[in-house]
Amino acid sequence: MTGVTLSDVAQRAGVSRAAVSRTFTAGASVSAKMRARVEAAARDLGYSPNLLARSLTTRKTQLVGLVSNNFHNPVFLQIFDLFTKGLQDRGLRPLLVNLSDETGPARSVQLLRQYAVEGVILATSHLPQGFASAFRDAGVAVVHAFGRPTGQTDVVGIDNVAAGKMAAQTLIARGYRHVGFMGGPKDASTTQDRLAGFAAAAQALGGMVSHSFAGAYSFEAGRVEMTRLLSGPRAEAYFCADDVLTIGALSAAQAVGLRVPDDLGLIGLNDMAMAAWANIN
Amino acid sequence: MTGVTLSDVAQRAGVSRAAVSRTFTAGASVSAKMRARVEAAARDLGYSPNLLARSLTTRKTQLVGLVSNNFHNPVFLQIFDLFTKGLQDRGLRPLLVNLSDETGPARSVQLLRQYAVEGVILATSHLPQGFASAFRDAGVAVVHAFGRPTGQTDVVGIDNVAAGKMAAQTLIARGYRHVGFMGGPKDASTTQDRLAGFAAAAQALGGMVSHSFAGAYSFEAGRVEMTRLLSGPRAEAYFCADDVLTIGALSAAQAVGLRVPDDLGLIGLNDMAMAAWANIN
DNA sequence: CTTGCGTTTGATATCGTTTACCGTTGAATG
DNA sequence: CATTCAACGGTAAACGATATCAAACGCAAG
Repeated sequence: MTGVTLSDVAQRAGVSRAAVSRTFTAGASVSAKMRARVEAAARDLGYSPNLLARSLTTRKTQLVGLVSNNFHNPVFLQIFDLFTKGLQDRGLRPLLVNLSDETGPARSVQLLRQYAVEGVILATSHLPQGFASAFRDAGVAVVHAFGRPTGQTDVVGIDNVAAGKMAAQTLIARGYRHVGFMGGPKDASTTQDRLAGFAAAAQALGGMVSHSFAGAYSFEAGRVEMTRLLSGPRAEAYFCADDVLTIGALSAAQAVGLRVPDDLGLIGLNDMAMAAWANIN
Repeated sequence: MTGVTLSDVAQRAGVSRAAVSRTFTAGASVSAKMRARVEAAARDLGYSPNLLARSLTTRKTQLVGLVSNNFHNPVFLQIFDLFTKGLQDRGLRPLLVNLSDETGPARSVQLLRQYAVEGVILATSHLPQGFASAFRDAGVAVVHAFGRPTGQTDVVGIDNVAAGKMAAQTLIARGYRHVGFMGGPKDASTTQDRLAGFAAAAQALGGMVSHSFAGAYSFEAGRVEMTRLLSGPRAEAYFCADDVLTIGALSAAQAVGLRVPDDLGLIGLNDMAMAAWANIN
């Protein structure tokens, strides 16, 4: 145990506990002499304030829940990197929750509330029903990464409809006419919106559109779904709604001897680091 | 704010606060009648105990620091997945720390101590000087993932020397005679041990050994280093000390028109999910 | 040498829980 | 029917900190 408390420092410095507390809270009124004295004692004892005890009276824990259910898509490592850095820069601490394992979302909600998190970042492709509202009801700020703006919950992400549009325009401009959409999970808003934008733009430009869905945002799901697609009548090019799906699709194409982009067009989304690796064919 | 406390429940149920506390602590003595009454009140109010307040008296926070400095190697996503699941299964909560950003390790140590974590998992290739001991001194359990067993710190990982040996044996058995080792950061114990095992085994089997180091465990570092190696006199096969390095090396080989394994042998380490993706050449 | 006023300081209540410790209760025993 | 004893429930003191408030302290002005 670290064991050294405010009282220990106060005793050692021969001052009141309040004085010690003040030297460690920014913007409190302490004389220079007092501060020096307390800091010396604190240094001797190796004291640093217990943030959890502090949170009891300040009602600020600096804790933020970082919730995800996708530990198989490498892009999430980049996402964790960025979120954790951003939080740390602001003096916040991410409490990581792996949703894929929890018995149910309800349990996660309860746990995060028990730790009095000040906010929650939901980095999930598909938002469990009632998850966001459960936090809102508890007065906890919620940000849904990659969600669809609803006016209910704050969202950080891209314009998925516009992204779909751009994909369609790009493929049509390259000369493909029959274009397909291969989405992630069907009920994810990202999937739906990207499809909507894609289909609208492709049709407007005179293309033929078909679509299907992979079961998850993962390599394997993309490979399996593209294998299925290639076994029947197929489109000339596909927009895969995520890079890791695209790499899976690429693998399926390679397996049946199709060259990309000559025999089959493929376009992904996310620009994850791996997308720049030149030896993925 | 959630706002509903033990006292609220006690008042509503018309019992003492102690009684409420007891119904929520496993293995405490409460009558069935009392329990029912309290639970009803708690349900009505939507109460669940504040774990941070509890930790004050129990001295158990259930918090564990999960510290990493490598958010660029996809294998770490698998590692996070496994660690978070394992912790959650045991009722522990991971507090994620991105070391790559912190001003210094000292600051991270202080922060984790301030949150009274019960243990720390260091998932770092190279352990910052004094990091582990700082925790030990504070009485915090430390596990160094991928570290070298020293008797000072608990380690979870593989036998790196044996792994190097296996790589050498495999390459020699495939007919390569001049074999090279391409490690990660030179001062990482993983790098050193894998090299030691590799060199010893290769020499024992009559092979010629050369070695060099990539600056980091990342695709780009692997690509750059292998590009350099291939520009001079080269070995017939290389043991790259990590899969993501290997993929980088593969990219370098492809870039100069070498076919693997015919023109150049390559063997990796970690068996990360991506290593099974068939379309990385 | 007062008076007045702004700055520091310390006592004390409080945050939401747990945990001795002790008094009640009620069933079982003789 | 009195006695014993285990099980239960309440009181009050922690846990480690902050916040309010009033007393003490300087110091300049009168």
